[in-house]
Amino acid sequence: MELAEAKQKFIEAWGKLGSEWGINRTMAQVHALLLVTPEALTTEEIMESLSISRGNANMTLRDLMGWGLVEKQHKPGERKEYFYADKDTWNIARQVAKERRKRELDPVIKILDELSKVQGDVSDPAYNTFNRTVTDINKLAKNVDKTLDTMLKAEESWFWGSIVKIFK
Amino acid sequence: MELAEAKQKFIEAWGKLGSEWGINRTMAQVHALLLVTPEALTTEEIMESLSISRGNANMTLRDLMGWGLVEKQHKPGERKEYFYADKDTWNIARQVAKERRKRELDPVIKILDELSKVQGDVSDPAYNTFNRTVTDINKLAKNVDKTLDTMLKAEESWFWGSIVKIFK
DNA sequence: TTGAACTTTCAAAATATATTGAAAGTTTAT
DNA sequence: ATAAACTTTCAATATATTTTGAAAGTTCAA
Repeated sequence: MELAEAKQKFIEAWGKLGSEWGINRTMAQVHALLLVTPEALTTEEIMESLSISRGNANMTLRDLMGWGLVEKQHKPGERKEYFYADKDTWNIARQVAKERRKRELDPVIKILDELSKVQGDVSDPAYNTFNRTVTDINKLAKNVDKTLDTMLKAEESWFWGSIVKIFK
Repeated sequence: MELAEAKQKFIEAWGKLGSEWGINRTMAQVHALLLVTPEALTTEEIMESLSISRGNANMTLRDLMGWGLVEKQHKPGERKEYFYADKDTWNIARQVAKERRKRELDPVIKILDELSKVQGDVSDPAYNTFNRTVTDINKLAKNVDKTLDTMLKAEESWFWGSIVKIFK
C-alpha cells in the first residue's frame, strides 16, 4: 500500500469512528490529517487536502483547539497561521476524556444528584424502581468520574502498568 | 419534585447523554422509560408515554433488544408483547461496552493492523510520522480492547474493588 | 491611510438522520 | 377458512446537523 493511500484510509477510519462517538466527522478527519503530518499546515492546505470549504476548515480548527488537540503556530516573518496536532497518543486520550467529562458527564451527575433526592412513597413500586435505578446510575457515574479524575493526573507508564497488573 | 416530573427529567437527561455519545435519542429515551418502570410495558404504552409513532417504537425496541438491553415478555393468555429492561447498572454498562467494542473498536483495530504494516522510506519524515502515529494508536486501541475483554468477564464487586484499590 | 493578505462569520443550501403512518404481514382463536 | 389482534415494513416526510462561500472583519507593511 502506498503511503498516500494509507493516509487516506487512516483519515477515513478516524472520521468514521469519530462520528460513531458523537464527534463531527470532519473534525475527526482534520485531526487525523494533522496527526499523520510531520509539519504544521495552513488552513489553505487543509482545505485542499480534505476538499472542504474555508468556513468549515476555520470552524473545525477552532473546535479542535477548544478540545486542546491542535494548536496554532506562527512562523517568523509570515502572516499565515499554521496548525499543528500533538501526536502523543496518551495526551490525546487524556484530553478527550477530560473534555467529555466536563461537557457531558459532569452535567449528568448534577441532574442525577437532584433526582436522587426525590422523595416518595416507599410502598410504591414505581417510586422504588425509579429511586433504585437513579441512585445506582449515579453511583456508577461517580465512580467513572473519580476514575477519570485520577487517570487524568496519572503518568502514562504508571497507568498502564497498574491496569496490566489488575487485568491479568 | 413530583415522581412524574422526575421521571420526565431522567428520560430527557438520558436521551441527551445518549445522543452526545452516538446513540439515537429516542432509543435512549425508551431505555430510560423502561429503566424507571417496574413492570414490562407494551408498544402501545411506550408510544403513548413518549409520544412517538408505532413504527418508531417498534424499530427502537428491536434495536434495544439487539443491544441486549431490553427483552420481550409474554403474559400468559395475552397476544400483546411486553418489553422489559434489565435494571442492573453493571449489566447495562457491560452490555454497552461489549456491543460498542464489537461494532466499532474491533473494526478500527483491524484497519490499524493493516496500516501498521505499510512500509516506507525510513528517512522520510512523512512516513515516520504516519508510522509512529498509527502504531501508537494501534497499541492504545489494543490495550483498551484487552482491558474491556477482562472487564466483560469480571464480576462487579471484584472490578470496583480492584479499581478503588488502584485509584486511591 | 490604504490595500493586500489573511481570518472569521453566518444565512442559505446541502446532506444526513430520525420519524411517521398506513399498508402489508403474521399469528391465533374459533 | 376467516377475521380480529397484533407486529413489521418502508417510502415519504420531517428534523437536525453539517457545509458552503461570499461578505465582513482584522492585521500589518508601506
